[in-house]
Amino acid sequence: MRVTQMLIPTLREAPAEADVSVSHQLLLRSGMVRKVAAGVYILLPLGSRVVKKIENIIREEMDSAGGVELQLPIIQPAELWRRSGRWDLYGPEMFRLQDRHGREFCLGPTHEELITCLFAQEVNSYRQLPLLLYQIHDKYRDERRPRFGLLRGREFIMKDLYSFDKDEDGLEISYRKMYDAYNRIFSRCGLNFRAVEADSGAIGGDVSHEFMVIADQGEDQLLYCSKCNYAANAEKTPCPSDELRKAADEERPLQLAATPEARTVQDVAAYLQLSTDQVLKSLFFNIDGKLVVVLVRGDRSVNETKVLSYLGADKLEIADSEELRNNFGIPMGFAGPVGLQEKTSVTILGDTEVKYLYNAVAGANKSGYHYLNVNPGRDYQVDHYDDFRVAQEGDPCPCCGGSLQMQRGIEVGHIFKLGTRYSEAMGASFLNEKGKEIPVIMGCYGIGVTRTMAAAVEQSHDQDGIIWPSAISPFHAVIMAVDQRNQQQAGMASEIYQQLTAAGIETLYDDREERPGVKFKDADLIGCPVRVVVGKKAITDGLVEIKRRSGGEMAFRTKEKITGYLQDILADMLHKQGTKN
RNA sequence: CAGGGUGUAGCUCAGUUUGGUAGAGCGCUAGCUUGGGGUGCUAGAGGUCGCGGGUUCAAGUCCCGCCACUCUGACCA
Repeated sequence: MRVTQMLIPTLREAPAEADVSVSHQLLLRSGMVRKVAAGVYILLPLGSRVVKKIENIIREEMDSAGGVELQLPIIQPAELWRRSGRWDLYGPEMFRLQDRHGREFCLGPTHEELITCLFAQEVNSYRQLPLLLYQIHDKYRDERRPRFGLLRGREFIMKDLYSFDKDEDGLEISYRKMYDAYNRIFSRCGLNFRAVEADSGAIGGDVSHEFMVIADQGEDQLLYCSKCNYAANAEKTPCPSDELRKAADEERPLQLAATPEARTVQDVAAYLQLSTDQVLKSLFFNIDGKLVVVLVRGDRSVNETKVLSYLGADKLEIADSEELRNNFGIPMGFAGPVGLQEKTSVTILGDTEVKYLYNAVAGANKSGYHYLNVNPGRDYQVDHYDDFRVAQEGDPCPCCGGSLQMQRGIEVGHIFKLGTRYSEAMGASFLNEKGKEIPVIMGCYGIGVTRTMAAAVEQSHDQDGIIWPSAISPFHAVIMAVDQRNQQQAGMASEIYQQLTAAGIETLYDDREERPGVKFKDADLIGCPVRVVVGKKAITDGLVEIKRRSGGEMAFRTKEKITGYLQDILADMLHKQGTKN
């Protein structure tokens, strides 16, 4: 491709709208994407090429794992979603619309309902199983807060595959196929990533893994063991309780203390000159319409996922100050479990760590006061103790007891075993060998394509711009003449460009009559793995300059040897990147 | 959703305090110049100052309402 024939609007400065994320800024500046609305983007020619590269890698791996591609509609009738119960469950994140007759539809945030419905209509026999159907298509989610550019958009491209099996063993095989395929996909994309155990969330099901691109700015925390292979999303990591068990300290008498204006754990601890792990944190949640109190140690976070799963509930929201005041007459910031049950019948859940938290500080349910020396059993009762906290770095590994390490990551893939949650709701059943009609067993497997593109930039860039892994770079190489008006230079650049292109090396020819500095800057920003420059030396000595974007020495080759040389180094890069994990 | 910030040329922003002819740099167009890391000079084009209402002789500027974008938070009581 010639630059003069393309649309590559690079920017010297990042637009003010570009937020804190590096990938957002670089994708805008390098002319890959443009924003249309919050969380909605145009993929410009370069960005579109990157997306296609990623899609094709995914497509190849899905196909070789037995996947079959199809395309489901974006617009979906409400009726389908009512059948699975998710029309209400999905809430304001779903884009909803009506047609001219007032019939309700949504823009598909995901496609379980539709695919399951298709199965119900078209598949009847175990002889047709297993079946792995997938698509690469747009998804729509009205995020409460779109941010980080393509990392959290409201319209995004996703690959979603659904597996249909006749039994659990079959599901296990399908799941394993996808797990392996995902490892190959992200390796081939040249990404540094890690597969972790994950929570399956609102989508239902039990077993689940997330594929995380390792990046310091990632939204997810993942914990992995330095001794064994254990790795999980922090929210999923179980916290052991046995070794916490310790003898009760001497129980000191309960005491009321004035703590004016001290509303947060940090404030209270600082005011009383204690560490935060001596404070009892009492959080009120509205869970499926009922108020529940969860107690954790002051230095810990409540794990909403674990609470939901313990209660078998669907929706959890932190109670606001009004709810607290109206239901309990408790001022925000001074809530605690002491005397709570005398006033109300609220359920109190306690994290196991709290069970052994003696002589703690807790809110006195009275503005400006906390209790000192609060003890479990004596001063308050807990309905259920269990693991309700978020695991942290340094906690023991649930597998081997080793110490857990923390990394941040960007979730680019997520695979789930769904079981029969959707097939039962949508009536997707088949006749088995014995002629008995049973619901099909499902799994679903997603990859955020546009998010993967942004995650790659997040992971691989420098101060000058993007450094694409070669497998997903918009072009393999960029070529330019230092002086495009010099006929000898331009002629040779053009000749080499054609030669490379003919050899299957995707080459971008910067044939603009710009100053060399401008072309160098743009080449760095766009980040193709190899740069070829035809300058004076090429004319006088016949030597053309080749430089890798990732750094290192310049190389010089005659124009006859360039194609072979580039093929070698590109193959070398692909090999290295493909075996990164 | 709560709280903050910002909306002026394609981009980055000044001008708003104290109302009085619409600005700069970059980019764009033309010419000359220059040609290995965003050349230099000259001349140009380009704006319903986010939208609507109000105050005023006069509003980018003051007042009211709305919208968009954005940041932080939305568990730490």
